[in-house]
Amino acid sequence: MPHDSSQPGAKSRTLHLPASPMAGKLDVHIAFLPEDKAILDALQIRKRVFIKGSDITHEGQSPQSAYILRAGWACSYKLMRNGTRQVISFYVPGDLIGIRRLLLSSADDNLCAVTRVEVGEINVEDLIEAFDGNGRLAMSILWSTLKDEAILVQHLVDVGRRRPIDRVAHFFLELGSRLALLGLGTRCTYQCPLTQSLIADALGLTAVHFNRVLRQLRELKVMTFHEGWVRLLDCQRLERLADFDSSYLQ
Amino acid sequence: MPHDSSQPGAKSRTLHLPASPMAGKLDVHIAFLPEDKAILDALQIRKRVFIKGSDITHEGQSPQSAYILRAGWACSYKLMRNGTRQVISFYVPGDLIGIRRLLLSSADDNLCAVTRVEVGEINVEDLIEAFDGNGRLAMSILWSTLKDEAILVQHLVDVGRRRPIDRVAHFFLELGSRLALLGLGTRCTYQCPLTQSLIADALGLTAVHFNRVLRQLRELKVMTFHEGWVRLLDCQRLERLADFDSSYLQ
DNA sequence: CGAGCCCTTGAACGCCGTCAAACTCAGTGG
DNA sequence: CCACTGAGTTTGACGGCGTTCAAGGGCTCG
Repeated sequence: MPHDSSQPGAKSRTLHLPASPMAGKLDVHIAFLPEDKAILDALQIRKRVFIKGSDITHEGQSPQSAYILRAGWACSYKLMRNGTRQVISFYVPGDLIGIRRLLLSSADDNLCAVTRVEVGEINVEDLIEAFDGNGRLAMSILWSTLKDEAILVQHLVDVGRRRPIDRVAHFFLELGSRLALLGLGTRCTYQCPLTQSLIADALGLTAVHFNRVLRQLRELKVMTFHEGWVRLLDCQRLERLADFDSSYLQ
Repeated sequence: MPHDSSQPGAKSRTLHLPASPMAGKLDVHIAFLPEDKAILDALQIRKRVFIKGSDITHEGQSPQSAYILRAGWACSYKLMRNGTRQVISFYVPGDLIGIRRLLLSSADDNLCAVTRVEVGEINVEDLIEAFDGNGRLAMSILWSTLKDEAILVQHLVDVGRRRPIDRVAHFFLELGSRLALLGLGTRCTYQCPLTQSLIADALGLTAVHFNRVLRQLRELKVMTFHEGWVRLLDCQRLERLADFDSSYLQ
């Protein structure tokens, strides 16, 4: 991304994290004016850290905030009364999380840190205030939300209408593309700290069956997932299986 | 910008449809200033009508527009290569549709008129322009988008982790709540023009099995769906089945 | 009246969930 | 140093549920 360096204090409480991944993502679609970047950084009040496995909630001193994920992986999920779990989304660095909970205040899904996680906290009132003078910022946030929605749509299609093997293929292709866009690995080889049962709960499968599907894919020699490493050996065949087209990821 | 103006209006291109359902929905969350309402109405350039079964696309004179559904039902869906179909969302009057396609320009899902449909067309560039001076409008659109996302999340949970019978129960409860909010029927009795196979394609079931589930529900005397009428006979039991909580619909 | 769509029901197969057991590995504490 | 624990992964056996295939019903519309 062209523009950056440690922008000299736009507002008094700017955190000055070098190269905000979020700003980078927004850049892809809408060319930010320098002052928009400053605003976006200014919104990040303070850094918070969550340990692996902990819930990311809006408790403590900041009942009203969203987060930008700066490092680590997170996910949102819903617990069902019968004890099962549906994972809604996985989040990787640069993702904006918690906006829905925040503005709708009717969230029944939970946020959870999959690994140790660092986030930048954003205060709602600041965000709304910033919206008012800055249609471009509003547009960027809207755009980011719509992109999340596009991923959600693909996720729904996955769970609703793809065979388990195609579903798994699609999942790992999407993840690879997302990570590659961030420079965290390549489309075909990347680290993935998610457990099999977590992914299974995202894909509407049991952990047992997900494991069997992984074995199929391994035996077909198209991909492996072992000890936190994903290796897509035959991307073309995978993409044919999954009917995958990365354009929705930009 | 070719603005159609078969309509006289306060501002040159204001449509002045009495009581825009969309404005009504937005009202629920954010108190509009009078001028915001005017802006929202001004955005609706012209009315378009689509016949039952036709695709709602961005062709012809307006490659760049979203729609507000004013009358009738619509849906978005994705066709799979193997010939199956996943319905993503059903839309009822008041819903804002086509925003994702518009801003992301990478949509691989289609919009379709389930019944005869009347829409108000919104030009993107006008929308973006309106955003700039008006954070409140931007906030409203964002909020509307997030509410759609919340419905999508519930849909995902439905398909991923509920038994077919609970899934169907949840679907009809949600639909009833949405329609009741609009004054189109009550939560427990309403008209529904969707076909069984369309709903089945939304819920990740085959039409055959969906029909069997309907029979189960009928035999349990909790609900019926016949000749376009939905009757929820035992709402409490249905809500227990589906683990339904309408708070995400507002 | 025939064509086509939608709904309904039956029969049979097979996929995928459930249950169960065993293995690895990391962490903990005796 | 080793036993113990618990989480994660892997594999097998089995049964039920939902798909597929098929046929027949009612309905509207040309």
